[in-house]
Amino acid sequence: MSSHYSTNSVTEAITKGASDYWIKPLEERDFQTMWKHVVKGLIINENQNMNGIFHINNKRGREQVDVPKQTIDENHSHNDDYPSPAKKFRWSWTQQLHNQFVTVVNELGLENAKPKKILKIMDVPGLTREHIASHLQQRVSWFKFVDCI
DNA sequence: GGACGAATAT
DNA sequence: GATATTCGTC
Repeated sequence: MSSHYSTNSVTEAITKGASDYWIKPLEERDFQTMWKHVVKGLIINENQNMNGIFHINNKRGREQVDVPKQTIDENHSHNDDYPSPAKKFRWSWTQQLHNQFVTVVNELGLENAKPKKILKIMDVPGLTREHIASHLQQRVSWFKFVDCI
């Protein structure tokens, strides 16, 4: 499972024994298909007609398991039919935004500087209460430190 | 049911 | 290190 997609990384994963390659975040179709690998494993264990070698690292160490070659799924579920979702936009606190944030927090005072209040005063498009809560958490120890000196 | 914030994840 | 997410509490 990786957030990174490239032909090379998929090839490497499959070569090293992966049965599939999932790109994060997983989508519903991943969960719809992931159990087929488990089922294959169950069938394989009862199958006397084995023609492949498979290594599994588990709690007991490295195990060698026989697996029919054709069951190794090289048609990973992420292909051009299912483009991976666009990377989530990551909020960035620019210097200007941060300055504004600090100003508002100082105005309100630490006790009153709650995310919802800050959000309302800043009034920046795209900015959410969660963004502010996270930023506030990161800055709050600094604010307290400055306040006591 | 939403806001909050500490903890935790990415 | 910065930002996102989770989760218990109020």
